[in-house]
This record gives sequence, structure tokens and C-alpha cells, in this order.
Amino acid sequence: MGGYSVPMSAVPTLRDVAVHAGVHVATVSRALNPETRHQVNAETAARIISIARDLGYRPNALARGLRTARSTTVGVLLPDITNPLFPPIVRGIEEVLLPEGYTALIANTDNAPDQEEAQFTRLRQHHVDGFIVATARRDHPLLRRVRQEKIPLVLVNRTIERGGFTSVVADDTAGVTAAVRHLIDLGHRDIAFLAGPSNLSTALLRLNTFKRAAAELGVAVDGRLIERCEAYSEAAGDAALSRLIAGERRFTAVLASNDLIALGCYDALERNGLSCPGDISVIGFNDMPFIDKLRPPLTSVHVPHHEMGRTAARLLLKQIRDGLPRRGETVQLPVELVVRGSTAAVRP
Amino acid sequence: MGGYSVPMSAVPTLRDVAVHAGVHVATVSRALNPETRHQVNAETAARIISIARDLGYRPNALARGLRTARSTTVGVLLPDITNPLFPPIVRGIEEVLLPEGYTALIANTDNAPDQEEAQFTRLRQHHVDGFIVATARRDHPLLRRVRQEKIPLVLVNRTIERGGFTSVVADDTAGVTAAVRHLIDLGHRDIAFLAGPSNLSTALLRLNTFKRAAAELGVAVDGRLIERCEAYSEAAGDAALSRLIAGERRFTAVLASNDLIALGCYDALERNGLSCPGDISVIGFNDMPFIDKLRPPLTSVHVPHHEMGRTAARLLLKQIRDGLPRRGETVQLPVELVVRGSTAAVRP
DNA sequence: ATGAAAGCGCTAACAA
DNA sequence: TTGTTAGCGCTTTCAT
Repeated sequence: MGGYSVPMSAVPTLRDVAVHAGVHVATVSRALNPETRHQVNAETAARIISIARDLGYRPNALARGLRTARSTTVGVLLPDITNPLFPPIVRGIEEVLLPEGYTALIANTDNAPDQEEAQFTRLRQHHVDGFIVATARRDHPLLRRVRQEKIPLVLVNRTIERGGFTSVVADDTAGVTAAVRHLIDLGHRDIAFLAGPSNLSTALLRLNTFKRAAAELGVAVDGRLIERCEAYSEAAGDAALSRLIAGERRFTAVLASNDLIALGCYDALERNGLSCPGDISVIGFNDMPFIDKLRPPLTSVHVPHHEMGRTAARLLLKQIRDGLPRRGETVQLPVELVVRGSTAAVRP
Repeated sequence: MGGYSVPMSAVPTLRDVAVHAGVHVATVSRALNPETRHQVNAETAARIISIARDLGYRPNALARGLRTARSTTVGVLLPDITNPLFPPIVRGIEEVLLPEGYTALIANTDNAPDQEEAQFTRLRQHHVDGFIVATARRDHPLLRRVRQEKIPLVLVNRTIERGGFTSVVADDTAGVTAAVRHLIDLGHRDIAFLAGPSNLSTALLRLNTFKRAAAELGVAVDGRLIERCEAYSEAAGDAALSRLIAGERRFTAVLASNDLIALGCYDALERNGLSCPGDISVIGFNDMPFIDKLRPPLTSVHVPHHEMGRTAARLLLKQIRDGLPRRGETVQLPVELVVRGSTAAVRP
């Protein structure tokens, strides 16, 4: 037939394409890269592109990364992908990154500093071009160090107050305020609050907002109705609400700092023979996937996690391309109270 | 002081370590690699290791991968990480891979062949050393192609019957049989089955097992009580059960091919004013996270997803190290029926 | 036990 | 417009 032969076995390289096209590898490189294609004779470029396609040529990301010092990968640090909060964030991130040719490397830290350090090191060995971090604690030496190294970095979900980090968070203030107002509108006056771990920005902000909103809406805040959970977890929520129930101070509603804590509340209520919302109304935070399947369906503050991921990815790409900002901006995404069956008006 | 100075800015390379140690880079390479360390004078090696640590040296995974043609990364193809089934599998995979120095690259395919093809190509560009695939369809040209390319490959969750692929699946036969027996023990005789998409191995196996188990246990299988869902999704389950309810053939229990379909059953029952388990008992499959929080709590066949991921990762590492097996083995993991509140004895 | 040298596949500065 | 050359950081063969 007289055409060139297509090697069936090994992965073709630029050199293979160059040989088949009868040109130098550099020309092939230029022709195949859209950025430099204009430097090449249009017909030659077309021929090269065609040959590359026929051979099934795919650029070697390792070689390109080594040469250009850009890997087109980004590291994503999460507490735990099995927490339903995070998969939508990840999908949002990938939705933005993939079309731009970037690959996300996911790492779980389990909120353990050692593990986080190890994951971070591993990702750096793979020369990721930047980080999206969902594991920020209010005091976070590791993140301060990363920032000093001038690596593109965006925080998501949680932030570090006044840290100057670029971050994407939910409008927790609006969310908690709406939740408190909803309960008060239903006639509740004795409202308990289950706060999250004090080293997380979201926990502190939601707690402070709860106090302020209740006061502003004319409901006295009773310190005995505020319990701290050591983790955003079902077990911690169960334990915290059990402590409140065992206490003397009565209450008709509880606002949980997040949905997992609210799930724990359901457990505690059931074990104590209390009904929801008959005896006690519950509101959660995050509106995580499948939370609407509970009985009674949980009223919760919906956070746009998918959009959060998208925004974080966009901000990271911007940093990768334009360089680090002098001072990071914090993007606050709107939230919405989704009323379901877990809240009821207090009996007259 | 008189020590060597530690460069604070750029990432140190082998060369930096070599200069500080006064030896050749090759010696540093040998000393730092446990496999070749014995070739180096013990004292020299110790000195090099110490200097490398002081400098904060980290091997460049891109350079190493380029040189050795092994990237120490593996690709993981999932339908969708937001399906709660998959995060535990991913964690299981990482639990095995990370200690061995491997990094997992996660890709979502949304069960779309185009997207899967694109993801696959992207992962190949990054020269992953192998694939763990949770997206297998019974007829899957892409996977057959990959296999011909002699790339290490392990299927997880789903398999391809008689395809010769190494795979890790649940013991669906035992699971479905236990579920059917449970319903029959409760006195049910009119049992509906909601099958999954016919192009998935799990769907076919569970359907066939249902038919066989029911017959063997002395319950006639009525074709009118078998509905096919086009997807493993809530919406598909809702639609399928609604069709059955609208039909003439009565039934007292429904076995869903997976939990998402069972979730859809809850929706359909509620919309039709039927109670569970009062009017109709429901059993799911997978026992996915949070499924126990439903009301009534869903009886389901527990599948050890975490262990599934671990096993798949182990088998993949074996392939990467020992080469591809002539014919892949299928590992079947034990399952367990978890009885919760969604099933009740039929009224006499 | 160590050094020298080559080269993995690619891009980019420089030359022609 | 195209070719030449060098080199990213590492491993590995060969030589000493």
C-alpha cells in the first residue's frame, strides 16, 4: 500500500510522529500545541496532526510536567470522602478542572495533622500545581507554611479568619439567622444550640451568629442550652443532645451546627422516647445528600456544595495562571433554609 | 557554625544533596533508594540520608516516573463519587495503595461511554500503572481494548461474566437468597422484584438468583411482579414500583436490586398512601451508608465495600508487580442480610 | 564503592 | 518556518 506503518505495541511518542511526518520533533511539538501551532506551516501542521491522530499519539504528562514544571494536576485535601458533604464539592471541582486539562488528586486527612502532612508531602512529590483544601482549622501551621511557599492555594467549605487566604464558604450567618427566625416564628422560645468543634471556622461563626440572632430577635440566650460537640459527627451530636436532655433546662427546639450532629439528635431523641417534631424540633446545617429521606425529613440550611467546588476550582486556576494575589478574597455563597418535617410550632 | 546552608526557596533536587554531600548524584540516588542502598558505603549512605532530610529533599515523582516508566499512580474509574456506595470503596483502595507509595487518580464516568473514554485517555496520559474499574458493563468494548493493551486492571463491584477479568464482587447470590428466604419466613408469598439495568452484571445475577431462590423455596415467580429499572437510581425505583402498584397483581413485599431503587420505593409508597412495612415490606441491596437512618430503617444486604476496595487494590498491586495473570480470578466477598424495620410478617 | 554518561519524552531558546 | 541543542530530575548501565 505504501503508507507508513502504525506501530501497534508501545505508546507512540513525539519522535514516532516526527519520523512518520518526516520532520523534526520540535516541529511536531509546535504543531500539536495549540499555543505554538501558528509558528508552523498550516499544511505541515495539518499533516502532523493527522498523523498523530492515526498513530494514537498522546502527550506524556510526566515528560511534559518535568520539562515545563507544571503538572496540570491539583491536590484536593478533604477530611473524609465518605462524609456526603464532600463528593459534591469534588464533582464541582472536577467539572471546572477537567475541561481545562487538569486532574485532581484527592487526599483524605481524617482531620489528623500527621496524615495531612503526609498527604501534603505526597502531593508535592507529584508536583501538583496548586491545592484546594477543605480541612482548614482556625489555627493551622501547615497551611501557613504552604502559603509561605507561594503555592496556589484555595480554601473551601472552611476558612481561616483574617488569614488572608483565598476561600470559598457558605453564608453561615444568613443560614443560622434564617434557621433561628424560622424557629421563633413557629413560637419556639427555648432553643438549644449544638456547636461544632471550636477549632473550625464554621463552628465558631455559627455559634456566634446563633447568639446574636436569638438576642436580636428578642429571645434570651441561655448558656445552659448551648452544648459543644467535639466533632461534626453523629456520635458527638447524640452525646451532646443527651447531655442537654439530662439537664434541667427544658427546650422545645434544637439547632444543630451541621447535619451529622442533627442525625445524632434523632438517635438521642429516639433513645429518650422523645418525638420529633412533637416534643422537640430539630434543624440541621448543610442539607447534605439523602438527608431528605430521614423521618421526619430534616429541615436544614442548604449549602451549594457543588457550586462551592466549582468556584474554588475557578479561583485556583486563576491563581495558577495569574499568580498569587497579595491578599486572598473570601467568596461567600448564598444558602437557603429548606423547611421539611422536623420542625413544628410549639403547642399553645 | 560552618555547616552547609539550606536553600530556603526552590525544591531541592538530587543534585543539591549531592553537592552538599560531596558525592555524585548517582551515589545519592543509590543511597536514598532502599532497594539500592546496599551498594553504597554504609557511612556515606547515612550521611547522605541525613543531608537529604535536612534539605527537605523529596524525589520528583514526574522525573522518576519518566525515567522508570512507572508513575506509582493508579486510575480509579467510578460511575459517580456522589453515590454513597463508592466513597468506602475509594477509602479501601487508598488504605492499601498509600502505604505502598501509590496515588489513586479518581475519575467519574457518569456511566457515559464518551466520558469514560475521555477519562481513560486522560489517565493514560498520566501513565498510571494500572486501573481499578467500578464501571464495568456486561458488554464493554473499552475494557476489552484495555485488556489487550496488557495494562494491569481489576474490576470492582461489577464484573464481566466469563470475561477473564480479575474482579472483586459481592456474593450477590447469597445476598438475594437470604433476602428472599427472610421474606418467605415472614410469610410473604407475593414478592415483587425490581431489577437493575440489564447491561450490568449485578442486575442480571440478582434477577436470576431471585427467580431461582423463590422457586427453590416453593414460591411461584410471577412475571408480572418483576419490573426492570433503567438505572440504579431513586427515580427509576419510584417509577418501577409505581407501575407495579398501578398493575392488577397484588404483592406484600418488594425486593429492590439496590438501595437507591429501594429509596425510590419509599417515595412511591408514600405517594400512593401505602405504608411500609404495614402494607408492603421493602428490602434493599448494598446497605449503603446512612441507609439505616431512613424511617422505617431499611432492611438491606450489607456489602463490605471498604474491604472490596482493599481487595481490589491488593490484586492490582500484585498484577503491577508480578505481571498480568493468564486468566483473572474473581474474588467473591461475603455479604450479610441486615434486618431493620422495613419488613414485617404478613397479616394472617 | 563510586563516578561518568546516557536517556526517558518533552519544550523552549537560539540559529539558520 | 524549521532544525539544533540543551536540559528538566531521575535511574541505570558501564567503567573505574
